[in-house]
Amino acid sequence: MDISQVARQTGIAASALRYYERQGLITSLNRRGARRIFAPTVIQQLGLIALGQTAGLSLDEIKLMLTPQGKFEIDRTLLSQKAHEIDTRIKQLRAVSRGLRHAAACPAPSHAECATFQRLLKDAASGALRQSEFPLPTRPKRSPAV
Amino acid sequence: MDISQVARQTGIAASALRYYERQGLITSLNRRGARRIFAPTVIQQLGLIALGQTAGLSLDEIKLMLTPQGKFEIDRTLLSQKAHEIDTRIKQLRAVSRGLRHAAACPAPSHAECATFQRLLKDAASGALRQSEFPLPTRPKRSPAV
DNA sequence: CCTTGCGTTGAAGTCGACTTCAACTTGTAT
DNA sequence: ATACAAGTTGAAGTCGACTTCAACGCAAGG
Repeated sequence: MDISQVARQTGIAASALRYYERQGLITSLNRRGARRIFAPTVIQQLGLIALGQTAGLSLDEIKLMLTPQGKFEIDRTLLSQKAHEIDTRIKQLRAVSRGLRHAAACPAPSHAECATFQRLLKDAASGALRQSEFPLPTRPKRSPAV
Repeated sequence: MDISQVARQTGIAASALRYYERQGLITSLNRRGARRIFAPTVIQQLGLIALGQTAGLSLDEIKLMLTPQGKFEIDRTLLSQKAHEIDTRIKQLRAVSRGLRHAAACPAPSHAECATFQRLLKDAASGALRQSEFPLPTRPKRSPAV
C-alpha cells in the first residue's frame, strides 16, 4: 500500500503518517524508489495509535507499547492504571455534565443564585475538578484540516 | 486582594492571572500604584473559568459567557449542548476504559488474538472514537510548573 | 520524450494556554 | 535609608502533534 492509500483508508493525513514514521511508531521498510510502501498490518498499528490517543496517551507513551516489529506488547498493569485514570476523568465529566444540565434547567433568574451551580463553581475553583497526577487527555485530536 | 493572595487561594499561577486579565477574562480595575488589586468576586469568576475548561471550552469561548461586569450570563441552549457533547465523550471514554480493562485481564497470550481488543482497535482505526463536530477537551490542563 | 502528479526531504510554522526572562519599579520591614 | 521581596511590562519561549512550504525526484501514461 502506498501512503495515499493508507491515508484514505484510515483518514489520517499523509503528513501525519510520515511524522509517525519519523517518530518510530510505524515502519515502511520496503520502498519503491524513494516511495514508502506500507504493509497492510500498518492499519492495525494505526488503530492502536488512535486508541492510545483516545485513552490519553502521548505518542511517546504509545511508542513504549509497540515492539520494533509493530506488534504491541502492553504492560497489563499499565493498562489497568490507564483504565482507572479514565474512570476518574469520567467521574469528573459526569459531575460537569450534571452541573451544566442543572444550570440549563435551573429556574433561578441568574446562575449566580443557583445553589447547585454555586457548588460546582466552588469545586472547580478549589481544584476538585483538576486532573490527577498523570494528565489524562480530555481534548480529542484536533479536527483534520480540510 | 493582591495577585499572590488570589494565586494562593485558587492555585492559579500569578502569571496565569495576568494572562487572563490581558485576555479580558478577569479585571482588576483598582490598582495600588502599579499593582493589581482584585475584588473578592474574582474567585468566583476563576471558578467559572476552571469549570469551563473542564467542560472543554477554550478561553475565548468562556469569555463569551462573561459579561463585562464579570457576571456570567450563559445561553441555556449552549449549556445543554455542551452537556450533550460531554456525555458523548463520556461514552467514548467508557468504551475505551472497558476495552483497556478487558485487555488487561484477557487470557490471550497476545492482545493480537483477543477479539474484544480487535474490535476496539477496529473502532479506533475507523474513527468511531474520534470526536464530534465540536472538539471536546479530553486533556485537562497541564500540571502547574513546579 | 515529456508532462503530470504523487512522492520525497528538511526546516519552519501553527495553535492554545501559559511560563519564563530581562529589566525595572514599589511597598514594606528593619 | 536601605535592602529585599514582590510586583510590573513586553517579548520570547515551551509543549505536542502535526501541517505547510519550498525545492526537488521519479514513474507511468499519452
